[in-house]
Amino acid sequence: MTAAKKKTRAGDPAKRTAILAAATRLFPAQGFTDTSMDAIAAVAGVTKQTVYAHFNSKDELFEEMIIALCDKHSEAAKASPGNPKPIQEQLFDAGLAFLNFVTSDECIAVTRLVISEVNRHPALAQKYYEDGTQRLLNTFAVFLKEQNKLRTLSIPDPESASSYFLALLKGRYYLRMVLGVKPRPTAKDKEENVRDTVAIFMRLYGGRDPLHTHSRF
Amino acid sequence: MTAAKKKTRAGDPAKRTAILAAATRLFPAQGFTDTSMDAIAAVAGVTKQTVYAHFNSKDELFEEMIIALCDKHSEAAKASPGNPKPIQEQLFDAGLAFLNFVTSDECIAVTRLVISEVNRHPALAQKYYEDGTQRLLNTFAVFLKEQNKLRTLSIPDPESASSYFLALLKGRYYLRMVLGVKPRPTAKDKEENVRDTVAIFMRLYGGRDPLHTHSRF
DNA sequence: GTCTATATGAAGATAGAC
DNA sequence: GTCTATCTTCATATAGAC
Repeated sequence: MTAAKKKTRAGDPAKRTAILAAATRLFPAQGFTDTSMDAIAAVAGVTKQTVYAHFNSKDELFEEMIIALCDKHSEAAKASPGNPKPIQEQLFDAGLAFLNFVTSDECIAVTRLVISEVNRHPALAQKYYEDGTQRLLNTFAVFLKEQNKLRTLSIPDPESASSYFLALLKGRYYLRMVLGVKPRPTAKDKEENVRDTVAIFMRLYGGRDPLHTHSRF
Repeated sequence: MTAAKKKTRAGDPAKRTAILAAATRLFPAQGFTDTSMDAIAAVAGVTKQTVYAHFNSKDELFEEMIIALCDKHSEAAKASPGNPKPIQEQLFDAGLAFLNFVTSDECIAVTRLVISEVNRHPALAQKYYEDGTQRLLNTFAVFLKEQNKLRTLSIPDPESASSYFLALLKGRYYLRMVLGVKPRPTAKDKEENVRDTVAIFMRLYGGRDPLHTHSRF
């Protein structure tokens, strides 16, 4: 029986997982409308009716897939642990990790997808921003506040500074990559971008002007 | 007669204009797939077959519409004339104009649209970037070089500085607005963003450090 | 070149057997 | 719950009259 009619009550969790995995692979690669339920069923190794047994509609499947990705992206915004490195290196490491993440093929594809469906699924786009960008901004702002207390940085407004740091990191290549503009930036390009960003950040918030190499202590 | 088969040889330019106008209104508002040729024909006040007489396919109509918008956006990237204002105010004016442009409803909608169709129309996305963002970056870099010569600013790498200026302007609200995240920033929010950006820019390239007011020369 | 009417095909969703 | 087979809808594109 399992009398639920609207709710998704499926017997085989493995097939549900397979369907979600197929959707996660196909939707970002081909877009919402160009991904048919038949294709998802085929990739998942089930029939279309099984897909509809687990998800009431294409929209519902799409939303669950995006939400799962949001959770994954939230994980990426984890705070960096206590770190003995110099602050410049900490900023460089965090910046490079962030830039590599947001410009990864998967992240670019999902961003395109969510933007494509912002009219049809506005709440999803909002959640994607909050679980991705917003959460990362907050996490980095917390890090900056700690540096303020440690006196390694001197930042009047950590929230704004966090926003500016990430803006400088994304500004050069992010939109380019979302639009698929060629040539794609190389790993070296990205590292240089991070270096420049850290240098700017230190000039703004380092408390001294490191360009003149006089000691800060 | 009019032996052209592939080429678009239409007799009534007014209808062609009406069709393009309808496409310009409907595509950005509803997206590519959700905009039917019937709807375009209806809004344009012609029949569907007339649309096909002017444009060989939906894709072709879409591309011509985007290209027309690219031309329009290129116009927006015009150089600012010789200006007697203080450099801070010139930067503020230019920054606010730029931010208001890229966050306008029309620009946001078109950006979403182009990103949505980057898989289907990669060349269009490339052209959109080059005619929009890239051209604006170049124009602003030229302005910065002039300021270098005038000694109003001291910028080692104007191309990079141009990129950073626009990145700081877009960083805070652009992705939010593309994703339709609420609440939308107010005019006051944007002005404050521009002020902060100009302040940062002056600290980086103003030639003096206004925070500590000691001369570097 | 423009219209009325229609063909074609794809894809979301469903009915019924096991 | 899962499969095979089908229904229905709708949008692109075309055929033929004026």
